[in-house]
Amino acid sequence: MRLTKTFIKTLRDAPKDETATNGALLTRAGYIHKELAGVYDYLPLGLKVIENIKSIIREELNALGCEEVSMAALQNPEPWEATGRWLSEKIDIWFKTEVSSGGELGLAPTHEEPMVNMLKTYISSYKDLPLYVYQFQNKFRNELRAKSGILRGREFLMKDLYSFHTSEEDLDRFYAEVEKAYGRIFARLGIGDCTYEAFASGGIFSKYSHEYQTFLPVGEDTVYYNNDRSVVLNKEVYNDEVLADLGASKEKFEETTAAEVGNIFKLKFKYSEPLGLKYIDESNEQKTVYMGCYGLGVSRVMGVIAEKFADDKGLVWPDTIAPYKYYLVGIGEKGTDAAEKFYKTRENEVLYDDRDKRPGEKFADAELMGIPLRVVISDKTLADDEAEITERKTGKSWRVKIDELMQKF
RNA sequence: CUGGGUGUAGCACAGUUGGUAGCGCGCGACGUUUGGGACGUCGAGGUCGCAGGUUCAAGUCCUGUCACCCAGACCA
Repeated sequence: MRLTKTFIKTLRDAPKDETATNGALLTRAGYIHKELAGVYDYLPLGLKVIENIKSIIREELNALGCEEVSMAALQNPEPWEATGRWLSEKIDIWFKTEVSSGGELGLAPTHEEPMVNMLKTYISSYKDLPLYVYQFQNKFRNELRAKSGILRGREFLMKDLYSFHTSEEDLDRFYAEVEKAYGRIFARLGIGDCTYEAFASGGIFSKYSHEYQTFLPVGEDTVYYNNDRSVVLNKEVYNDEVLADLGASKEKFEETTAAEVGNIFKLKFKYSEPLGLKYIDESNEQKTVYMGCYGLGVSRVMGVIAEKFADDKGLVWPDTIAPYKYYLVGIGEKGTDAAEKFYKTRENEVLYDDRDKRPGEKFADAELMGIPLRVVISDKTLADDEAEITERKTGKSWRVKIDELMQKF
């Protein structure tokens, strides 16, 4: 993409209402635009990052045999009434609205009810199971206090996967597969070494659940971890009973803050029972479907990564999710000609700064935007038939032959 | 929701004892510049969050309201 062809613009100063690092830098670099507290627009670069994160998740889930759908955000109260989750006294984060023809609608804060309700149409036999269905979708939660940039929004993008089984053993089997897939996903996203599976309470779902916690100073959760971090616990289950289960003692644990990027539950019959999701088994008996659900906060992950790797110059994206691989700058007449040529060989990978600006400003923006490799072609480097490459992460620079750049990179 | 704070140009800010709004960045034109956020000249851009009130006169004083930020509580 050419910078002269996009409407985005970088800012020297962050808006005063963006105090969190992720919100301030993503705004300054032109990745996001704020609508309201906790409600953001994703601009071209930000959307690319989101799509790259989705692609990684999609690849790993599809490899498990999961099917992708996209469900409505507007919700019919009926299935929610069946599980007792429509009442505002029970779920106080609903955005509800009246319909002009009468009655009410809600904006989905999650999707267990509609998913189960929908699949009643399609699941009737043991032959239809197991089944794994997921989507990427905006969730709406009327948080009392949205904060920390895109880390805690009222509208946010989440991947939610639901699994359906004929037995608890099969649910356990698939749950373990998702755990492994999540490990691969976070590794590919570049936060594998600071994201841990943590024990957490099951909330209203079940006794226990697992959370994926990325250690981060601005994280909202408090977690406890042991020496080799093989055991991580959310504060809410950091008690003697749970520690006894794990054969551990409090003295060996340390405290830190973390951001919850994923949460997985074994729901069993929690929703299939009240909503009547049943199947017929081999002996023609009606049975209730076992369920699991597996969330992953896509927009929150983007914020966590922005926050985690940022330095005093700006964002630093891992290669796997960066919006572009190269930030291209041509200096001087010949350098600009060569840059144009390079750009045309790989427009999809290059963010070409073809603005009529001085080099210093372009370098500053390259760093602010966090593009992994900056390619500079100038009359100076061309004197040796070379281009200069600078890695954002380390600041290291090296030269490559122009011919090599055009072909290999 | 409780406590504290902030709303003035796209962004960041100033605005005195009330007298009809200004600086920097950004933006447009021209010229000089061109490897680390250049410089000069000219220029465009504002119902001072919103609604009432006091006053001859309100960005400024009073009342109400909305939004946003921070801390806490909350977070299926």
